[in-house]
Amino acid sequence: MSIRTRFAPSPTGFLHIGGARTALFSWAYARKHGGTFVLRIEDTDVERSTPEAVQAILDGMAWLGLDYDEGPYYQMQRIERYQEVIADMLARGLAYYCYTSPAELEAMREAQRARGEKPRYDGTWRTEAGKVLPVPPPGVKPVVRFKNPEKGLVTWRDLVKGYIEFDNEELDDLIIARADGTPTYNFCVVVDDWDMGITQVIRGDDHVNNTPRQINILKALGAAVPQYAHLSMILGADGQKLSKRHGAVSVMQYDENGYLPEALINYLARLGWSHGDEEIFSVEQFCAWFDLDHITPSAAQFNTEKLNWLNQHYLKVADNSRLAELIRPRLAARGVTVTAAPALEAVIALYKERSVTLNDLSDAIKVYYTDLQPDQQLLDTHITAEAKPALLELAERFRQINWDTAAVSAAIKEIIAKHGLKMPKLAMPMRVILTGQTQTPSVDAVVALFPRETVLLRMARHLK
RNA sequence: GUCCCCAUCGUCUAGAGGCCUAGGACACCGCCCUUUCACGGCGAUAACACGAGUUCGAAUCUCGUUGGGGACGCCA
Repeated sequence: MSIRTRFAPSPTGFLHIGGARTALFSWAYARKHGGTFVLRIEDTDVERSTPEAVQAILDGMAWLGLDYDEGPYYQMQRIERYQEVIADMLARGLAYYCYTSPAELEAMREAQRARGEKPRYDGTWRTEAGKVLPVPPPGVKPVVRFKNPEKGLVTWRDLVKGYIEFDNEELDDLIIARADGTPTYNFCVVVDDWDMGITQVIRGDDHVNNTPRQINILKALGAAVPQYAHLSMILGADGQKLSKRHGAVSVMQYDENGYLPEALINYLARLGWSHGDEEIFSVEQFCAWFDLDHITPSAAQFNTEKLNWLNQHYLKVADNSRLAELIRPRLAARGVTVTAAPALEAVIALYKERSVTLNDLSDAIKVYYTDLQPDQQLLDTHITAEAKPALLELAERFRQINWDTAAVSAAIKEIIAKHGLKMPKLAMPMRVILTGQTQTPSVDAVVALFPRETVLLRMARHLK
């Protein structure tokens, strides 16, 4: 049987790190086995679902390069199918109407909690052979509940966590259709996974408790039970759970912050999964290696330092023209217009291996395309009395030479030799004059990258 | 409260009874390279939560303790 996995987010917010990793693992598993990856939008919570959130999830997946083979399916477009199954279950006695009101349920739970019991439905309206049901209260719209087995164990071999078992006595009769007739989550998931022929359900840890309920419904329906792989959660850098008001951000925020998608993918792949000592690998390599046997069952903390390290690596090996296209809008956002000279690719080539993010890189190179006013204190510190005559002479030399790194380098060496100076005595003031910074690449390369006129202009301005 | 899950360096992890005086990576620290910073190279510090048991032998198996997390919705 061919492999079919799915990613089934509810569109109530952006795609965050946890969701992205779940999607990545499901996607990679399908890719590895030449299977099918299905995208399904679980939008039955009409109150909280929004089209903007759907778009945000699609955008996030597209940025990461996670393409799907089927879908997106929308649960709200499958309501008829769910209702058909519910009618069938009602007819076959697998489900029943329940008239207990939300208020009564609340009171029931309260009382049970007070007694130290696990809150659960008491089965008042559960149909049983020979049992006489109460008279339905007039005017009350009933919900539909699934008749969960009362005895026995529900077990499965989780592909990540191993053997898990639940006693049916711990489970109650869950609501599968609300009073207004709309189906609920646990039921839709079951029908969808069944109809869509999902073979491996790869999802978050928080669904472990839903699994026995879903297996029971699947079995009642006579459907095949898929395999389950429950991924543990990703914690914030402080070890705390990620939430809206604590550390959870959209994957698109990483784009905005200057991270490359392949860096995030590599980082996420390595968070909770491993292949021996391998740390840096392409997404293709990941798909070839990926398996569910090497997923860690314990929760992992997100670590920005390691993401940074990976991003710097991918920046270093990235193609310069590709980086140029990514940098252009970032410079524009900084109010900088890229001119023909120097070529953006050339500037990027010189600076990329010293940057952690695209944003760092943009900040570092904008001095090539915009004028600047170096910090006066820096100028005073580095343009020393002994350096100044040498700098003036260097400017003269610059007028005469070929404008390339080798010639610039030779000119600088000639001048420092003549004035008996050490390299930094001249290199540092040049750095400050041209870039306003004391930390730059090799000074000859930095100088030669600027148009000669710009160099002479900036030197003249501070050497009067 | 009840049920379920989890537990190796600060962090991500390797490890599926002897290969482990526990390996790799990030971070941190030191040294080298050097025209500053970075890159790169080399090196150091650093962990099997605790207690029983099984076994000739346990990070690996079992039980318990502790700690952490999750679930208990007409949310998903």
